[in-house]
Amino acid sequence: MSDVKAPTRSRENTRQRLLDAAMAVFAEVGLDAASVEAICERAGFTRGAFYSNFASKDELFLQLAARVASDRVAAVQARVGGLVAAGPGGFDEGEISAILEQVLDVGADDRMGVLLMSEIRIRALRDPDVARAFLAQDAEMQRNVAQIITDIGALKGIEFRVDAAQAAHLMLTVWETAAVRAVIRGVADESERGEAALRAATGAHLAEAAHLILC
Amino acid sequence: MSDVKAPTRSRENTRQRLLDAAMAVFAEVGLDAASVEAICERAGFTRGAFYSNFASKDELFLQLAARVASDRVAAVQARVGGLVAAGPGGFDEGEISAILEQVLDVGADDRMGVLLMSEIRIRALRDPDVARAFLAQDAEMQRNVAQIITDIGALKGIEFRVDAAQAAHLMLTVWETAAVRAVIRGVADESERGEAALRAATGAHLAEAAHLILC
DNA sequence: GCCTTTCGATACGACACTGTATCGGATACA
DNA sequence: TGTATCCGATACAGTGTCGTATCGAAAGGC
Repeated sequence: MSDVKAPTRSRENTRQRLLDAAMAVFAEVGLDAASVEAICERAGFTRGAFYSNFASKDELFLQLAARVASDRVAAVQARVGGLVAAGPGGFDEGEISAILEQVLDVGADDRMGVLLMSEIRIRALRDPDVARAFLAQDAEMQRNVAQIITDIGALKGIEFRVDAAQAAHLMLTVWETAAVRAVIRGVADESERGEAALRAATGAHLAEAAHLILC
Repeated sequence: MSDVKAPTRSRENTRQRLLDAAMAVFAEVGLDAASVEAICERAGFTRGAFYSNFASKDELFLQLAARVASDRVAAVQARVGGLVAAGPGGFDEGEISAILEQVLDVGADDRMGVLLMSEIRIRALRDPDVARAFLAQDAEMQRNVAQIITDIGALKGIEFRVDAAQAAHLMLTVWETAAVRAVIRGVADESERGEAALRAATGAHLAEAAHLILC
């Protein structure tokens, strides 16, 4: 089982590989159903490595949730930067929905992201630590999206129907639910429709909602 | 542990008690973490009774999910009937949000309902059977809410911004997410705020969204 | 190049849960 | 009241997982 790759011999490397494996396994079978053994097997280690790096599955999950959250926020922020850099002349009329859609589809394009966020959210319904982390990440996301909306409004001189914060809140709400529904629909007709269709459905729905909320 | 009550000696009674117990335990610790033993203990039975009535925990969950779904739909339909019965003169100006809020807060007032629906939904992300059941229930709910919106519009002669179906979809989306967030917030500041505050927060948010979407 | 330290593998004991097979008592019916 | 049936309790074997304790080997310091 020891892979051909054992070049970098750092502890951090092991940790990250375990986190990656855990992410995959959690998405596949859920947090509770994921045994420590399954995680280690996927990472190419044995349980010895696990307990050498983490005290428990819960601790690993907490760290993983933090990583996922910060990754998502970072991704959105990166896109914000890209938009700002585009400058005042970068937009065409009616592209608002499209831009927001593009910004928000961080995580919508991968089934795993949806599964993982769902796992984090359901954990947040019972664990105070996870709950706080979840809310913090959510607030950060809202702030970023609100910033985008504000920027676009300023650039184009548009006056939206609601303040940016509330609009961002609604957008994120709609987006999140749409992504989940898309995955569920894919599971229902187990034809395993490709990611493309999933993205398209989510995107279309979001565009509609954005238009409705903002314009 | 055998309760004082063993008057009705029907098999169906046992089944229902097991389903009720399962509902509570699922809400508390989640589906995977809920052992058959824990469910039986709460119901006041031993595992013998369980396996005499259900083939497995999964089968029980499927039946429970069906029961919960039909209960929710029935509750909403009952409220629809009440509204229709109220007649054309039953509404005051600006009460649309309040009415929708009232209709939708089926399940929002209890933490257990939110936890249970989350459990069903996360299961729907992996199990085709649950996925189909989930989508069916969701479609039915949408249909009912759309009907309410249509009726109200007709009664008051209001022309909404969007068609009733889409509005219902958005309303349900916002409501669902708001309910989940409210519970998470309650978990985050573990002061265990009462249900009242939770309902209030959810209701206020929903009212805002309803106004935004419809008017 | 030796020695210390670190890190992951292996081995072990314990435990929780599952599903089945059997048993005893209560219920229904005549 | 006697008998057949049903249903839930009890007993049991099997399995998977956990956390720890120990060991061997590779990495890093001097």
